[in-house]
Amino acid sequence: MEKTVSNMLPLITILGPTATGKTRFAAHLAYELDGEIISADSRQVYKGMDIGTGKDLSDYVLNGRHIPYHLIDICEAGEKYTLFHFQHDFHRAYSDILSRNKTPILCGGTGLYIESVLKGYRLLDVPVNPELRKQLANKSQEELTKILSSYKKLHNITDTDTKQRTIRAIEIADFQKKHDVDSSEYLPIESLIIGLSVDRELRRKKISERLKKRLNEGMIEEVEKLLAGGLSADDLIYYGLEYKYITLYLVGTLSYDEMCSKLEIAIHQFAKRQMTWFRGMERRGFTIHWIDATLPMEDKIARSLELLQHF
RNA sequence: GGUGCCAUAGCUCAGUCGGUAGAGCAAAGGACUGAAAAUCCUUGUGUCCCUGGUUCGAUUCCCGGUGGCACCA
Repeated sequence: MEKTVSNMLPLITILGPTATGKTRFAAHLAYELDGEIISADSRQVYKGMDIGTGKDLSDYVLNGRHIPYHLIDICEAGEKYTLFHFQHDFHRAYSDILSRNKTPILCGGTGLYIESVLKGYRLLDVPVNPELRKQLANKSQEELTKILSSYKKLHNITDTDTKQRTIRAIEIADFQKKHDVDSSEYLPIESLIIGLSVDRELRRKKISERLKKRLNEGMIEEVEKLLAGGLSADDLIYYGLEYKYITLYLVGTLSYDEMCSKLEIAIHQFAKRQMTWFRGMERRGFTIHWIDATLPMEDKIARSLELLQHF
């Protein structure tokens, strides 16, 4: 298991809610600093999910130069990709970039992913235990919660949200107990954190406009293609937001108008949840340097370089 | 033009046998270390359309207006 020790080399983190122009900004900053981008986006990892996840791959080309990016299009739609995978993949990309003396820039909107690497969450490589899963399959949520609490003190509310989560938590706890783990351990990483912010009303406006644009640019066809390619409606619905609501429309559960209005609301709510996470990070001790996303690019870059100097 | 129905939260509506009101959705805040674009928790929101009358007291009953909907002409 690779270990990364770094307190000297700077990692730049760019975060912010959806529709604040993180990608474009990160690419410009990478251009200035001879950097490479590591995406922290739980949905952009999937191939074929492009418009709905806002990959904007053309943003990575500046003046004919291709800014290298990592952790985008790294698995098939429908595959399981989790926090554990991300932590792993991040560290591989991170050491790779450092070894080539480039500046790593972590950029994305998945707060949990970002925090997991900055803080160095300790997650174990726990394989699936089919026998255990079979044993637990028919238990009720209450029984599962009870079993889990026999392994450890419950502290994660989300562990007992659904049976699936609880079963996985038991699987992990069981593995931990039996293997007396020497954990794969990642150290916390010092990072300059830059947040892109947009005032709430403007953010809503931008989200609404962007949604219309994407619908006109073939986002529905993209989902149709995924369905035709064999992805189940349930999987797509689980991916949330555009994939969820457009699937519900294609399957006939929602009319086109219902789909549009519900999706728009869901994206607004998502942006709000992202902000809740980032504020939470600040409460937990991270310093986020907020930059107004509506400033001209040169100003945002200048401000960032200034922050970097004092870091 | 006539008749009937309706007017209450940002929206859709419920309700008060007369003592100034409540659901859903939206919104706001929050939680969240193994699917996180997921999942979950908390919290408001008010000239109860306007004028007058009856009444100790009217959003509630009555008269009249205004606006909307339906039917008839």
